[in-house]
Amino acid sequence: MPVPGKPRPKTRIQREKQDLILDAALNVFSLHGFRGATIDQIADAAGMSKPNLLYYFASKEEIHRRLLTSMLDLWLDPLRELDSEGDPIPELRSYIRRKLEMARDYPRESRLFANEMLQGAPHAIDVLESELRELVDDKARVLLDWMEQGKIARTDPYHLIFSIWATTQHYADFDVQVRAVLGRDRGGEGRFEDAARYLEHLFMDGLLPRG
Amino acid sequence: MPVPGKPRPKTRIQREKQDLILDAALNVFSLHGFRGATIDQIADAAGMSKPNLLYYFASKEEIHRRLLTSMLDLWLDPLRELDSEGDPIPELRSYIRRKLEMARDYPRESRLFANEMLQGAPHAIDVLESELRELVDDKARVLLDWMEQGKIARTDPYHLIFSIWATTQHYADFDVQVRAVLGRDRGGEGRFEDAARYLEHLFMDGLLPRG
DNA sequence: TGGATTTTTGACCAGTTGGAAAAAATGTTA
DNA sequence: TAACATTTTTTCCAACTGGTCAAAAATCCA
Repeated sequence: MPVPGKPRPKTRIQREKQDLILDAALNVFSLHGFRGATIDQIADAAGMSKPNLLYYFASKEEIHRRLLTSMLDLWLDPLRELDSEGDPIPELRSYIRRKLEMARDYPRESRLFANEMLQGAPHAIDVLESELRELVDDKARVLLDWMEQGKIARTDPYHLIFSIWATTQHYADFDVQVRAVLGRDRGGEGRFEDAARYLEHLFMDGLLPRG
Repeated sequence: MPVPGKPRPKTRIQREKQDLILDAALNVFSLHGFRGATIDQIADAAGMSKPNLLYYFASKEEIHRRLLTSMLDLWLDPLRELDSEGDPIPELRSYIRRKLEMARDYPRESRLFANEMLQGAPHAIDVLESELRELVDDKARVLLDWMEQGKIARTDPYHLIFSIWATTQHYADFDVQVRAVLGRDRGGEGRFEDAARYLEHLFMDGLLPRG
């Protein structure tokens, strides 16, 4: 009999099925948003019946909550790694690269987040106003330091961070548009390398003609 | 009796109510996406009953279609105005400014579009692959010309356009996040002016320290 | 004013939705 | 293998969904 305080350890099957469900749910939520997704769709995608799915998760909300929190963690890792002790330009450069790699390797997570933002972040507003805000405040201070030391150009550190988020996540969230515009020839996997090269140039040199 | 080929001219009430419905639908669709929005919600927001709403529009799809097409038109206007005959730097500068103003003045339209993109553009893929692609191809050629003339830095014109879209629309689509991070003091209306100043700097000067 | 037209409403419908209950099947272990 | 716990399926439900229809109400116009 499970004790309230100390939950019984999960069986192999429980772990496997929960992961299966979370993966399927990520597909569905990232495509349709919370309201647009249905438990039936998720259960189908996970290859099980709806009641069976509900044996592992109490509700649609719970699945979504689990996905959102673990995703937020993953999503903020690159910014956490921005090292105030490191060399400013290489630090920024690799932050941008890591964010772009996230967009390439975890597009579903990016879309899940984007969906949540579009809806006004009903399930994530608390995290945004506490953890995220504190993290960004912290890193903005680092950037300001670097600016004052003349290591990077003086500008608004918050909007700098926003612009890195925007330009990198664009390749996950607006993937259809990017592919449609680039067409079959230029829209292949190479588009991420092109994007990396371009963003490097944008953030490092700007667009004014050199010399 | 209305003739199939020549539809009877719309009455004042029809025009007014249709506009009212479209405005309400824009609120709901931009917040919940197509699947997540319900006719009841839209009817409520428009202050009328569901059957009454359906008297003016045949289906949920039709409302969405109307919104999407008129929005796409509005959305691409700034890019259309990019003038190959104009002065390159001021042209780019004012393109960025216009796009940012769109994000500020039409955030619902931006979110409607973002929702459609996140879902893989099921209703807009045709437009993306034809009209949008041709427009971007055209303007990319203009940018390339400017680059070859040494008027702007040599870089990937497509990704340049993407980065302008991404950075400006970010302030509409991720508005909650921007506000949460900036906090009550810096998150007011002034954030758009700060963003404008920052983006100007980013695109014109880049982030390398100026000798 | 009054008849024609347009607009609005209320009742309704079939399919879908999130979820509950309980029985049946399948492990697991002493 | 018997007792037990875990997992899966079947059946069911009330609320919600997009949409229809006929009748009532409001409006328009000669």
